[in-house]
Amino acid sequence: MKKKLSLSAASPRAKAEHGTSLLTAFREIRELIVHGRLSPGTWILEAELAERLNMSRTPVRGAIHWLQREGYILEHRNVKKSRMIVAPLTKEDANELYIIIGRLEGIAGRGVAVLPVAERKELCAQLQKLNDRLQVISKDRDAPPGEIFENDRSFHRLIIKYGAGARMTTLHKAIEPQTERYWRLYASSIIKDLYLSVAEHDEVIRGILAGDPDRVETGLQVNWLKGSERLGHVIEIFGERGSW
Amino acid sequence: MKKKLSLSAASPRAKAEHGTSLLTAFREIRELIVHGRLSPGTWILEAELAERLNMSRTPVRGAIHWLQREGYILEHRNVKKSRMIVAPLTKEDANELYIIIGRLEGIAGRGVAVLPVAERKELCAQLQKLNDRLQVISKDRDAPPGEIFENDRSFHRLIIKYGAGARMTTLHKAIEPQTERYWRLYASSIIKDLYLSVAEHDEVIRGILAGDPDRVETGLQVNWLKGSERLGHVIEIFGERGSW
DNA sequence: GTCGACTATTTTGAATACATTCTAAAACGA
DNA sequence: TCGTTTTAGAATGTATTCAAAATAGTCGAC
Repeated sequence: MKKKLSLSAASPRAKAEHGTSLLTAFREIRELIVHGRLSPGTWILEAELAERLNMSRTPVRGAIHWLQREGYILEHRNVKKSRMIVAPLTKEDANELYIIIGRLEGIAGRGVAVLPVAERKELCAQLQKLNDRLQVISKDRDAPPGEIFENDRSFHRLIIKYGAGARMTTLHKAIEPQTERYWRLYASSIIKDLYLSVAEHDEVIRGILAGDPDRVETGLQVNWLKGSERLGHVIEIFGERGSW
Repeated sequence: MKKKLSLSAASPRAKAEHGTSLLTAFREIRELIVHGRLSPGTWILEAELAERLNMSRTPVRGAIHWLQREGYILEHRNVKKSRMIVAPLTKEDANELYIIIGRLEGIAGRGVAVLPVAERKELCAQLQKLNDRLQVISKDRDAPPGEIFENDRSFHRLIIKYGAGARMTTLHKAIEPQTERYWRLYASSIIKDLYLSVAEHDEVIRGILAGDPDRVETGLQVNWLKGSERLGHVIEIFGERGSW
């Protein structure tokens, strides 16, 4: 018999503000998955999560479907019944994910390359600043992983912000965050090769300053492709999570 | 005052089979949007749709969120209240959409280019058959638009099937169907230029037979890019729908 | 002892009921 | 007549209840 796990601190349903539960549920569950508290491959139980988050199953349900559409949760093959599991982290998936993002950002890269010079310079100043910081951190053994990650992420988000349309932006916002799962698992190993990524970023910046769409697109694609290769290496060594 | 439109034939809730309502709702609402019965720009009312589909608001809600994530429905941002509207059809959006799909299929194209020769030949035989049929139809004034569309779609889906991984396949399945909205609106005008697309498909097939990833990727990108340009032309002439 | 069927428990899916907020309309006052 | 305030209604978000289906466990028969 399955005793109901007392996951929550049993606060008597705070009821945030109204109209925020779905978003809250999405964020919290995503957080659980990203941080590995819900391990890759685990089954998802609506009721359990609902209790944990102090809300009813309704918003939890919505959040789960949402997370499914974004790739954090998979449907374990059963024709009529949907058994949800936390998406495993595999080398193949990481590879696909990174390459897809590379292609998408490449499009945005073309966009920024054809912006007016003034905007390009403004953008590059910001990019350079981020990358310089990354350069510094890459030499620091004790640099906080969180800052590295956020820094790298900001770099790519800036390009989206300046070069992508509405549809691209939405898509990127849905897909790119999924890299965080891999990053967190293998962060320490990734950081060692950070200087490589810094160099690739530099190439992108130079491409933007030159106003060369092909160069920028290729630069971004390469950055993600190489990242995928570096990550694949690490995964091969440390093993996959949640795939059996 | 808004009288409640009597949309349904008032059949007393058939209750399909169980566990099919959400999917049904998704498909039906998508159908309504694609066929223009829900015009671009119109407001979405949960209750109205629920009544029309003879189900409760719960699955309709889920379907609406789903459709939102896939780009058929947009959130007319008001701080606290989410007003859903059918996504407008604009030249910019079409352009972005087509270019994104081109890049995504390009990745799958690389995949098929490196398959074993036997599989490549098998695939190309199927592709060629579809494209030959398209060639024939393109000369027929009275060819049914539906067949043309399905034919073209099958061509691209085959490439995904053979060359894409799980994540790519899911993503493609979510994004590619959105082209149908544009296709349906401007079908007659698009068909005139069908022979151009046929030629581009041929180039892709030749690239696959040659086993040249770059050629296949470029070929697919070009096909979608040119398609976007042709479509943009038509939209410019006939005007956009739902954007004001 | 093993296999199969039946029952009970678990879990998801859908409907209905309830609360909150936003909008709009009407009424009253200046 | 115009503007402001209040109130009523409509629509969305959340909870709870109800129904159906699948899986697992147990009991019985061969």
